[in-house]
Amino acid sequence: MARRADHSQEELRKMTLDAAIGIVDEEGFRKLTARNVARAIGYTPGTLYNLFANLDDIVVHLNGNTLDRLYDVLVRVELIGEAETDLCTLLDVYFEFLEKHPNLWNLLFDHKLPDGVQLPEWYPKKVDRVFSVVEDALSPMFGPGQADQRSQVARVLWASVHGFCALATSGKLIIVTDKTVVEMAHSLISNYLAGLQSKIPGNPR
Amino acid sequence: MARRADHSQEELRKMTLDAAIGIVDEEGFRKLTARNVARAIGYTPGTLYNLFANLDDIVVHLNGNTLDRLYDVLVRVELIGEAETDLCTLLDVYFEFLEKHPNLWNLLFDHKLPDGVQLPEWYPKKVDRVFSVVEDALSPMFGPGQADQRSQVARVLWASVHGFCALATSGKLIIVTDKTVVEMAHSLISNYLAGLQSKIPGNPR
DNA sequence: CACTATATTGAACGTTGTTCAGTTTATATA
DNA sequence: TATATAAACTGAACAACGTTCAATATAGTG
Repeated sequence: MARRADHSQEELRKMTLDAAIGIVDEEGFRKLTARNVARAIGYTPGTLYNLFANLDDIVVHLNGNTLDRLYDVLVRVELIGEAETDLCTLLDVYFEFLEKHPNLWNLLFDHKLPDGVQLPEWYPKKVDRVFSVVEDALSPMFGPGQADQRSQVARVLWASVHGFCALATSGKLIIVTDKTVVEMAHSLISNYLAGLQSKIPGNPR
Repeated sequence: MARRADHSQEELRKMTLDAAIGIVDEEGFRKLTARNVARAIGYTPGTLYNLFANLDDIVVHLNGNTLDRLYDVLVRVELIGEAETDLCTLLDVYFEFLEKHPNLWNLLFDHKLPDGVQLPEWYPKKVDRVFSVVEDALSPMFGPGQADQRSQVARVLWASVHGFCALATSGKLIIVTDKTVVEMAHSLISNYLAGLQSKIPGNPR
């Protein structure tokens, strides 16, 4: 019954993760079951529990991978040094990913660990890395001693865009105009930044 | 075995909904199971399926109730006719509800119907009613012929605030300053509106 | 060649949503 | 009042879920 060293522990982990990503990406989160993943890699459910703590653990790693991919596409954007333009470009790339992999994107925010279970320490770091790209794009608007403000604005702005994306993609935001979702998000960024600029420069509150 | 006319069909539906609301509110969505709800009203799971199509249907009605409650607290706010102030007041009330009933608020956005299943026609109407309060607060900024723009701004703004709340309450937004979530959301509203005003008044794009 | 360690299985457990034949009871009819 | 009809409700069952773990087959070691 038992096989041995068909694949190393590390190989199996990668196979499992790839299979899980494929299932979610193509068939949605509801199809991500232990038996489905196991079948996809040619093993039985029990084996998964030698590799990961449980299904939640698999999802956390899956989401980590999505964060990496998001970082990869965002960091490739060439910034021209003008905040509004650069943020809109980042948004476009972000949206492109979202529309190409809606299931992966949704899982990033839909998944919640059971009460008391903590995210691994590497997870927030991956989130920070994504935010850092936004912060870079915001740099022209802030002086060297304003790292905290810049960081705060990056988060407020990106969280806002997130809400926008979340409601729009789940169909919970009725659009009343003929503007596309991207156009409306652009206007959000534009207006928010204009508001920031119109106040005492370098002191966003 | 069978009882009859202990309660009317309509009474039973209300009892079921109340029980479901109580369970979600106090114990979280994960505890909302058919057997749990049935036990709470003193019936068996099978009875629930005489009253509702399935558990998803119960959740949709539960969320409809939450939308009603949100509308109730928002519509009670006395508007002074100054957009920024009024929107911030609405936000405060919204946040108050969110903090008092985090589980109900989360379910409003976490729950997604299976592929192909549509929301009932009364659901978007309840959403619209909530949005209408925000639109009312925005009225001072718009002329009579700008209903569409006003509606659009209300949605952009509220969706942004939503993203903010969503990430903040799920702990996915690392706060780097000592500002509270509410303060940061206030600043979001303030800056967005300032940006709107700074452009050609009455022509938000 | 025997022994040990470990990778893997497969069956099992408890729980889930959902269905439905069967049973009980209220009401209508005669 | 007796009987028939219709409806309410049950309870057992089904398939699928996450998860566990004793049993087992194999790879490596002495």
